[in-house]
Amino acid sequence: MEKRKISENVIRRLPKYYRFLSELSEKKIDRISSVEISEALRLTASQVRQDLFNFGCFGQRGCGYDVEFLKKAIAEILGLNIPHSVIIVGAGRIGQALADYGGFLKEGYTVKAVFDIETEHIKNIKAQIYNVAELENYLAANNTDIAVIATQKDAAEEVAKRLVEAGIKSIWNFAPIDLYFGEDVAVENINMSESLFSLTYKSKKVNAF
Amino acid sequence: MEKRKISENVIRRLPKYYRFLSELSEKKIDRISSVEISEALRLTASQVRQDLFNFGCFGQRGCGYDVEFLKKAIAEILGLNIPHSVIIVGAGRIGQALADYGGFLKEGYTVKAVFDIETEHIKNIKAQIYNVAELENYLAANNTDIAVIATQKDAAEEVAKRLVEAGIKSIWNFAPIDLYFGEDVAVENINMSESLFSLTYKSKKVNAF
DNA sequence: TAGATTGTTAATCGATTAACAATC
DNA sequence: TAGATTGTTAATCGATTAACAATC
Repeated sequence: MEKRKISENVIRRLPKYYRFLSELSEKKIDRISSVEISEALRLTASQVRQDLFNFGCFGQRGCGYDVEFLKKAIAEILGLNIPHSVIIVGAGRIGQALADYGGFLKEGYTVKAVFDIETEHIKNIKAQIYNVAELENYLAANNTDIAVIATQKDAAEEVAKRLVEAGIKSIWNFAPIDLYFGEDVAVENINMSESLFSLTYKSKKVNAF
Repeated sequence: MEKRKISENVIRRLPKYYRFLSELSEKKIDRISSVEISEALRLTASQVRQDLFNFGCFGQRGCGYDVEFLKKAIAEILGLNIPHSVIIVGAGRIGQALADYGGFLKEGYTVKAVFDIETEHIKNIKAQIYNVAELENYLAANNTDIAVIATQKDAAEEVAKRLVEAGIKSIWNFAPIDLYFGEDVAVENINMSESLFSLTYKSKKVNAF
């Protein structure tokens, strides 16, 4: 696809560009320079241009980038131009919050199903609700792009294995464990504990005046 | 405190060491080598030793690291050895999930208060519940180490400003905006959209076999 | 044409990796 | 003593930054 190897840092910045361009788009701003982008996102202009140049040429020399064009280009790079079907395993508060959140729907993600070991307590959710025992049956019958793990810590690893076994290639994991299934399965771990601990470390520095 | 400048990457790895050491501790394993740590966390042994060496000497040449000793040392580096009082602004599902989660309590974080614009709907929460109008009064009267922002996107920025104005030095932000208040306020942004977009990008690669 | 800003290469910097002396 | 593994310096690699020709 692209010539260069795209680093993790670049992959983390792409969504930031996308978010910023969406904001500009809402404000009806139609052109932006790498300097302006860099100032808004606290990067350098070189970095912005390098990042974009990894994927092609999206600007016009002398007059910057067209907001709508660049936004669309980055959406395509990220894969937001095509719809994504999502299932969620674990219907605790996190799972329910994700099932409900309209922000993802807007970008083409649809939560098709929610699984839990006990389905009685779940309410106010638009997606269909299944017992987790149905997971393999469901996945065999329904094309699924992304599986979210929002279970308790203890259940997460087994659920992950079942998902991968059933052919899932993208896992969004909210359980406090590091999932890894090699190069063939994309995993994003949102580890809240780790984030909180990092914050605690940083705040020590800040408070040590 | 420490001589060297600690990079963001190191700060992100420290909690991983801590988590792994906690697991070892539970399993009653009492010694570990940098090679074993590196294999478990998919790092290199050099990296592990370099990371730890940033903060001091915690091992014994020839026989690795004492698990309990190193765990305690990293806890101190992170700041987990002292208790932390936490407030949460926004009592939606995310805010409630955080208020409830026992995993943080175990590490010394106590959620003292939860704020929302409307407090009627909140139930099953141990912490005290306040109207967000009380935020400044509460903060003036109660020492607070960490403030969590779990509001809607629209409210997040204003809440953040009020928190900083009221003297908060650590913000854990779950709203989909990048908060930044300079060097004097520690901020950790958990941006779920960005994580989901990164996942989508990565899964494109994986699926393009 | 003159001014602005990208695309793109080269230089710099910092993080990772390698290596090995110190020492348990 | 011999084997193992850290602490620590040096080498390498990759990411960021700087620079500037291309061009709008």
